[in-house]
Amino acid sequence: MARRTDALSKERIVEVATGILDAGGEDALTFRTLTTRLSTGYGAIYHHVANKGELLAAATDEVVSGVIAGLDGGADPREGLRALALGLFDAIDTHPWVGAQLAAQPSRPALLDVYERVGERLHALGVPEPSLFDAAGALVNYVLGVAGQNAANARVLAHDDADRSTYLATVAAQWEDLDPERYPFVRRAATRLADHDDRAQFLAGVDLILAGIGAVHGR
Amino acid sequence: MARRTDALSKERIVEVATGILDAGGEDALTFRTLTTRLSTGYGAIYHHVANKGELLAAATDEVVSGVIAGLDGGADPREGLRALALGLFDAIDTHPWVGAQLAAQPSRPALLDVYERVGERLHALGVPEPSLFDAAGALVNYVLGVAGQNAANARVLAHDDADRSTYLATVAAQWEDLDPERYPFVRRAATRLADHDDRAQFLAGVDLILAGIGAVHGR
DNA sequence: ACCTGAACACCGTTCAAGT
DNA sequence: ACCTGAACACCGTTCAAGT
Repeated sequence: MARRTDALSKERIVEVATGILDAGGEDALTFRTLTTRLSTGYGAIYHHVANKGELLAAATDEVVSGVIAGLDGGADPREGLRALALGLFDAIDTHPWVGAQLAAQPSRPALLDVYERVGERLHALGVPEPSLFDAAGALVNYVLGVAGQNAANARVLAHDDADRSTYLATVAAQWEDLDPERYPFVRRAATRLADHDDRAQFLAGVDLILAGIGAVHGR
Repeated sequence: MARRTDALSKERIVEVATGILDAGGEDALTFRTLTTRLSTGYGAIYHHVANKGELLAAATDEVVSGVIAGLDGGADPREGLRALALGLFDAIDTHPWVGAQLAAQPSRPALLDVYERVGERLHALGVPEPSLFDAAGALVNYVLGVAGQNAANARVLAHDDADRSTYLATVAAQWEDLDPERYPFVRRAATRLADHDDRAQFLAGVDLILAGIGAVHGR
């Protein structure tokens, strides 16, 4: 215990960066805070990491890899897809910056594993080859869309440091003030906002896409 | 014709900002380029616009409003939804920064109109009230996910200034080099990448979600 | 009321110099 | 090979001063 400070490594840098991102959001991660926390100079970090983008990508890959690793490979394909989607949702919920990163960057390694799992399970579900890529794309892009919105919500919440319920109440109030002629649907949606469960709605969307895949291809 | 330079206004600032964004991407828009192009000082811009975020949001709203305004209100609801989705896709294709903005920011006014149109048409399609919000969310989030990825692709393409086909060939080559044991699906996808149509795949995803909505709710 | 532009605080990144 | 930290180029934003 209490051994000497670890030598600097990419893993250590990514680990500390993840901590900063989790605690303070994307704006908190600067090379200045990073050098302070690691008690080194800029050059030491640039020796292990090409630039800030690569650092963010590596941290994102790390989180997504954790989600993939935690999956039950033998599950029923439909359940497996739901578990993968929910795993990503929950990871993004606890690390909102991952959502922003995934929505904004193809981020090769992380998303490749996601596509692979999705493709594998859709194949097991009996989706024929040509449609497989469209179906996988639909599912993954839906997840990425939600990821981006979740990250945006977290950003607003962190910035205004209001809690979730007062934030939802504010948005609901704004929506209810809209022109009833022009925004009837949005105004009706506002009344549902208070008892609204992001996670449940996310899963409902996944199920809708799965239902579409089932409807188009046998079952 | 050739009348005096327009007085500075928010509309004029947004117009010039849009031009800069279209020509050089998100990085090209700085307050320095903006003051030069408008031949004013920083304060003049800040007098009309609170900060850079508001400027980007206003420019995004402008583009999305254009898409909404171009829609045929009387179309068959299913066709109307496809037209709205395609309209957003095409707008993001020509203004990739709009995709990044929509994926990263709730951007109230712009997305409110989108949600309203989607809700209205799903209602016309016979989707019952409680599921309406889930279905609208699924559709919009899918569009936003694709928007973010499109913006990311455009960023890579602009930065490496390779053309689209060599870029796709590079990605395909990378995917084909992956471990066949671990990434069988991605490797098969690589062979499809060359003759791959982003727009057609996007529309296939929309149709899949619409099929899911139809399967879950009567027709 | 509206505009000007020097100045400020703060980024990411580089690089000569050290060990 | 790996690390240090002053320095550079470049942001967004402010604000005293002008008209």
